[in-house]
Amino acid sequence: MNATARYKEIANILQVEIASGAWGVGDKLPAEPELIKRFEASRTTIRQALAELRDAGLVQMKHGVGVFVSPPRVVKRLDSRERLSRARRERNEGAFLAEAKAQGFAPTSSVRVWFEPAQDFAELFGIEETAELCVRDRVMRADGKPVMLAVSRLPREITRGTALEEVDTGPGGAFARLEELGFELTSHEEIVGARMPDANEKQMLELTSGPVLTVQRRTYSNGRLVEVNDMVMPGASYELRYTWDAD
Amino acid sequence: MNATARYKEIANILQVEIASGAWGVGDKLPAEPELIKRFEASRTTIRQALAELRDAGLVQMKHGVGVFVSPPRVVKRLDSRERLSRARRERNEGAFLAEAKAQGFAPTSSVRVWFEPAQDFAELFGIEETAELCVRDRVMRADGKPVMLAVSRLPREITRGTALEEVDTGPGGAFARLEELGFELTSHEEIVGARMPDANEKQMLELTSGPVLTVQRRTYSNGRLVEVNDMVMPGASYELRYTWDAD
DNA sequence: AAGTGGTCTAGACCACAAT
DNA sequence: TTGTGGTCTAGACCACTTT
Repeated sequence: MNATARYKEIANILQVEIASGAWGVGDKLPAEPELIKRFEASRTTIRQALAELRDAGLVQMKHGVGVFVSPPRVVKRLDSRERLSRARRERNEGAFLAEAKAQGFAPTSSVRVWFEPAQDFAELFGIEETAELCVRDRVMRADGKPVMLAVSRLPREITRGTALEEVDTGPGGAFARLEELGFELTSHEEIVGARMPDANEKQMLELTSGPVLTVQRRTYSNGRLVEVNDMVMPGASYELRYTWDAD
Repeated sequence: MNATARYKEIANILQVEIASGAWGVGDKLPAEPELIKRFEASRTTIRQALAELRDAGLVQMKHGVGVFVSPPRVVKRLDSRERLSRARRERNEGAFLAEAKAQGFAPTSSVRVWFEPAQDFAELFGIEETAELCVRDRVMRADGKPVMLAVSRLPREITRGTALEEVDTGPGGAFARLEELGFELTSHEEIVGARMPDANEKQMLELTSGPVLTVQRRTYSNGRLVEVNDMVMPGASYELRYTWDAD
């Protein structure tokens, strides 16, 4: 690699100009032919520079339309401990709806529910591979924009014939129903990772660049695993917050 | 975009072949000229396909050498609660060294220490912007390979004249020293995010692709913030684990 | 010196969205 | 229809690593 590859140089110039407000959020950058003239570079090089900006999350490229300045990282900070508290549930608020309300956007979520053999999750739940799970596949949206994918799995042994198998789990959400069924929720575990989204996630989350944060939450009732929830959210717009007392 | 862009098609074929073991971990893929012949595509297209594999974390491209199959995601699962426990410290183990030992790799870490005005951290610490911070900039390595960057900041009011301003903080690490100084550590807060690495992080972590996980840990002693530690690690090789009891 | 990947050019055609 | 970005070609030269 050169000390300063031309495309990186161009990317850097554009980055500085964006940062200094030469184009505002949502503005269209000059089209490629203009950039080619301005920087006296080939289209390939210009596009390589734009790809850098895209990968850095600074711009969004829309086929047939143009390249647009992305909004600055607006972070939703999720506090897992607080958001799963019983107090919340007793106010009849599911975690997502409550947060949405607090942050002043209109939350919607679509849910699909189905049943399938435990397979890869059998060991985790300590059940047979052929035992059925209730799968709740949700897309959370804020003001119509998708902000999180969540796939929740519970042993059907627990959910059979309950509201947990309905699209609408009712006031307080799924956790409230679990407690009504006698499953006192005693502990949570969250496993956090980061990776690039796959094609489906890109489409569902309307992502054009950048990584996703993944969280697998495991919820236990007196030592028994009752729910595994796999969540995927855009890395650019989420921070996760965890707090604990020192022992 | 075509239903199947040629470069994606090629990337997919290679991906399947890698997955099925056509080349083992660490093996060199055929050089670009060979791939050009095999797929009857231009070099640009081949390289676009290889870039896809690189971005997916499947291969690593080494300038002047070749393209190599990356090891499968080997995840270090960090449990923040456990790793910061007092029990650990009383065994004279800093968090990183202890983990390294447990996982059977040779840990090394280089440290630079300096002092600077609090500036952006003033509000967080509740001190003057001109008040000095002790900054400990560390690179953690496992078997010589960098695995984490960590920049720790403490008010110099606390660290002045102590081992915390030395390169080697001694047995049990910085937290042990803080407690000896009378700062009983009472709570921790970690804020987790994901983003693409900047140029410096890419170089320091020897990253060729993929996102980084960022963690800002804030450590409190009876309500007083005593340390802010900004950590950056490759997303592909880390998972963070948090557990807590339901309230 | 030979072989590898890194960057760049000039040009072409295609797919998408707005007019 | 026009202008946009998406993909692709054929070739060139450069930089890095190994022989």
